[in-house]
Amino acid sequence: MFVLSRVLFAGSVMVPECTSLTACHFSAVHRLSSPRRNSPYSSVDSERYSSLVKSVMSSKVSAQTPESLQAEDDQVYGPVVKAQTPSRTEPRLPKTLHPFLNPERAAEAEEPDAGPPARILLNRGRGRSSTPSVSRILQQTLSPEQIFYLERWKRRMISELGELGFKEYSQNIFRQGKVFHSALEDILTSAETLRDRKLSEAPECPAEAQGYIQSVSHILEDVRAVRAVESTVQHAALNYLGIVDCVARYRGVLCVIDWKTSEKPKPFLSNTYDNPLQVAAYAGALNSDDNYKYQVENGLIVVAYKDGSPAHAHQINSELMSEYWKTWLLRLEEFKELGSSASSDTSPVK
DNA sequence: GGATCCTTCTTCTTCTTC
Repeated sequence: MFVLSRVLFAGSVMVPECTSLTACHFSAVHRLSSPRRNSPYSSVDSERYSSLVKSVMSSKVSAQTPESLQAEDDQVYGPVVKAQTPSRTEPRLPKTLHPFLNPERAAEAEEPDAGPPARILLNRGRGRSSTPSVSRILQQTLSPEQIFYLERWKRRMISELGELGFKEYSQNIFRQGKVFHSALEDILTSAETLRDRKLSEAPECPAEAQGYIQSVSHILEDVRAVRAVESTVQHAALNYLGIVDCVARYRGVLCVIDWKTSEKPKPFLSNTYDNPLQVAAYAGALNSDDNYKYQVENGLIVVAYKDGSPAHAHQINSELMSEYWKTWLLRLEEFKELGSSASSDTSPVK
């Protein structure tokens, strides 16, 4: 295992150092300090295993030495393959540094904030489009490190829940995410509800989404001038597309907003893995898409919790956004090198 | 009508001691 991880981790892509403003640290502390679940060992018959425990505890000197462990590693995994050490001082740059912003658009174009938000539906046409999506590109260019941890997590979950239980669990978290997004979409497109500001009491909110909506209610109070909801964006030159959750002003700043649900607290931007790349990809596409006449320089990732505790909001300013844009371009280049024709589904969770 | 697509999520060392 040691050998395996050493090789896998050396190939991972560096992501810019994350800095973020968190809307609330309390909930994370609260969650982390909650009582642990019962230990799986609490049901073990300690009397029955007492001799085994004694024999393990009385062995003061391990029969294993670093040399014997190395020999064992060599036997099991083969010789160590030393991966190239990535240069830390010079992060990789995309071959073509395509601009994130659109020079033909002013930073704050004269776009009226009033009126219903745009909602451009995805129209793939009759034949299968060759335009890949943001999700597909990110999924197929995961680092070996990410694949390793995701696979490990999946194995552990299956050993705990069984194949069927894991399938149900996955479907359940997907469904919750969909219900939450759908409820938010209704709220954000409803001018009346926005004016009332009693979002968690909205009658059309399904019971399954109420905790999440309550979780983001303090964020929604700072969201104004919704310009797009669940709207398709396509990059004019780089040939990729996606569906942006929301474009609106958050505390006065125009942002691409990505809503997420999570079972675990995510108090830092670094806890959101590739989500900032997704946001940068959407913003860059929107900036070049003729269906939109303005451009967006900032991002916001909002992580909502089912129990209603305050969501974490991670702002991505324009400087950070341009860093994520570069990393996104690298992933895009990597995807194109892979060849979209060999696009078998490598999703680690099915 | 059926098939397909875009999303929806999931990861970060691991153990002991106080």
